[in-house]
Order: sequence, then C-alpha cells, then structure tokens
Amino acid sequence: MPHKKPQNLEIDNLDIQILSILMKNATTPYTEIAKELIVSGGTIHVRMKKLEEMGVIKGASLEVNPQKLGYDITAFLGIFLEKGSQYNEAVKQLAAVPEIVELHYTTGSYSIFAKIVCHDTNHLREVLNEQIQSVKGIQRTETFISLEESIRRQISLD
Amino acid sequence: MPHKKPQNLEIDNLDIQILSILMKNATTPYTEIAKELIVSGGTIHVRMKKLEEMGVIKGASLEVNPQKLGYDITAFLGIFLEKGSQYNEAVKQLAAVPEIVELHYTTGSYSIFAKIVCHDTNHLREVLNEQIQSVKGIQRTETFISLEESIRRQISLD
DNA sequence: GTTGAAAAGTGCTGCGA
DNA sequence: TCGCAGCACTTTTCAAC
Repeated sequence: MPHKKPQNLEIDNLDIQILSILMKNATTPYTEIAKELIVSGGTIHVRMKKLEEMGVIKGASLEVNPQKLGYDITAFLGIFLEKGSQYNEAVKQLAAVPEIVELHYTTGSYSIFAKIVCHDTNHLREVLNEQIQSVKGIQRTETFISLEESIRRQISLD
Repeated sequence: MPHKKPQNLEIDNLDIQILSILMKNATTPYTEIAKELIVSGGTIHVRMKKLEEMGVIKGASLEVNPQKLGYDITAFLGIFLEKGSQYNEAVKQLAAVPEIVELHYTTGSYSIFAKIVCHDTNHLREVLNEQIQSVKGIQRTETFISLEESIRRQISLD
C-alpha cells in the first residue's frame, strides 16, 4: 500500500517548547532539554533537524555587550529618500557601512529605518556626515540616540 | 614580594578574532577556531572564560525566523510621554507586553522607542489599542511597519 | 600565558519496539 | 515514529613549559 511520506512539516507543542528553551540559552545541552520535557535526547535531535530543514532556525549567534567593546552609542535613524524607487540602490550603498546593524524599508514618515552602533558621538557624526548623508537619493535623516536599552529579548512563543 | 594579580582585563587582538568568528556562527567548535588562529584549544577556552567573566559575552541565543512561526509583522513604535519622568513607570508596564522585543529611552521627538513583533495587522492593532495606548503617561504613538528587513547583522569588530 | 593530552560530557547514528 | 545504546566528537581540566 503506497503511502505518501508525511514529512511532518508541522510545528507542534514540543517543538515550541524546545525552541523556547534554546532561545533563552542556545548552549543548553540536548540531554537537559530532554530531561525537562520528559522525552529522549534522540527526539530532541530529530526535532531540531526538522526545524533546521524547515528554515525555522536560522542559526545561533553569540550575544556580546557592545559597550564593553567600546561601542557606547546605539542610535536609530529615520531616513528620507527623494523617491521611494531609490530604495534598492540606497540599501546597496548603506550595506557597505559596517556601523549599520539593522535596516528596514518602512511605512510611515520615513522610507528607511536603520539601527546603528558607534563608538562615541564623534564617530556617529562621522558616519552620518561622511557615509550616510552622501548616499545618492537620501534627502535627510532624523537621529534618535538610545540613552538606555530597557528591554531586549526574543519573541515569546506562548 | 607582594604582587597584584594582573587579571589581564584587557581585550587583545586574539580575543577580537575569537569573538569575530563566534559572532558569525556561535556553534563553531573551539578546536576549529584554534586551528584557524594557530593556537591551542585550551587557549580559546581560557580566553572565552575571561570574556565571560568580564561581561563581554552575554550569552548565546538561537536565531529563529519569526515569519516561519507565524509572526509576519515587525514594527517600530515612537512613543510620546506626557512627561519624561513617567519613563520608569511606563517601562514597567510595557515590559509585560510580550510582543515588545526591544525598548529604548531616546533623545529626539519620541521619549520611548520600541520594536514590536506581531502575527498580523489585526494582532498589531490589538496590542496597540489594548496594551500600549492604555499605559498611563503614554500620550500617543507613531507606528512604522517594516515591509522588508534588508540588513540584520552584528557590529563588526575590525 | 600557552601547550598538549587525558578525562568527562555531549551529539550523532543505527537498531529495535 | 520514538527510545535506547554505542561511537565520534567536543569541551574541560591539569601538569608542564
């Protein structure tokens, strides 16, 4: 009796619980997760492999404290473009600015929204004046400097 | 001759190189890093321990694809407070909103700047109306919905 | 501070239920 | 499909340089 391989491309409650634990601490051993969720270590492994194949898991990255590395300024940038159609070209040039850690195409007042990390205010001014304002199509920018990061977390999967 | 323990609380070039590799892929084995930087595995371990003690490394977290988990909307929120002094109280209440993944106290037009992740536009509207607008001290908000996340990376350590 | 190797723990694979 | 057990690999520790 031919039977189509189920593939099981659904995310069930167990998957969510595994992700939930690993999103808090990616170094949690599989055996410990297994103990906590009362399944075997092999099961965790199978689920993780499935989630990776599905593209749910992009990878694991080390979280560093930018301030301890001499990056004291985090700022948000609202960027106005002359024309919305210049977006792709602008992004290409902005990608070459290493201080930009996040960049979005947004609705609302601004065309582009960016997050930027700099050593100090001088560094920020340099990047703004020399790297960003000179990009073709960028009309002007508004800067919001973060004085305090009060919340920083991942989405909760409940 | 009494001699103060050096502690070696400086970050040298080797530390930077180790961090650089692990920030791209936190699952890189120490042995492989050691080979690449031509030092022993034990050295990598000692350095990592030092960096953790110094607080440079906050931890490792799994990066997931929010869209694959049904979170399709990423938005930025500029929040106006009636008085800046209401910040601490507002943060306390906003911390209880799980959809908020980042929150900053900023200079510029807004008092608070937040990043929020929702399932869909309805979910976003619900969170805005029921959870955020009701917080005491919040005057009004401006929403910037991300239509495309073009850049997402860590600071480069060069 | 670094090295190299030994010891402990974890991740992976195949067999059985 | 899941769980168990053995093997390979990584992390950790430690004495010596």
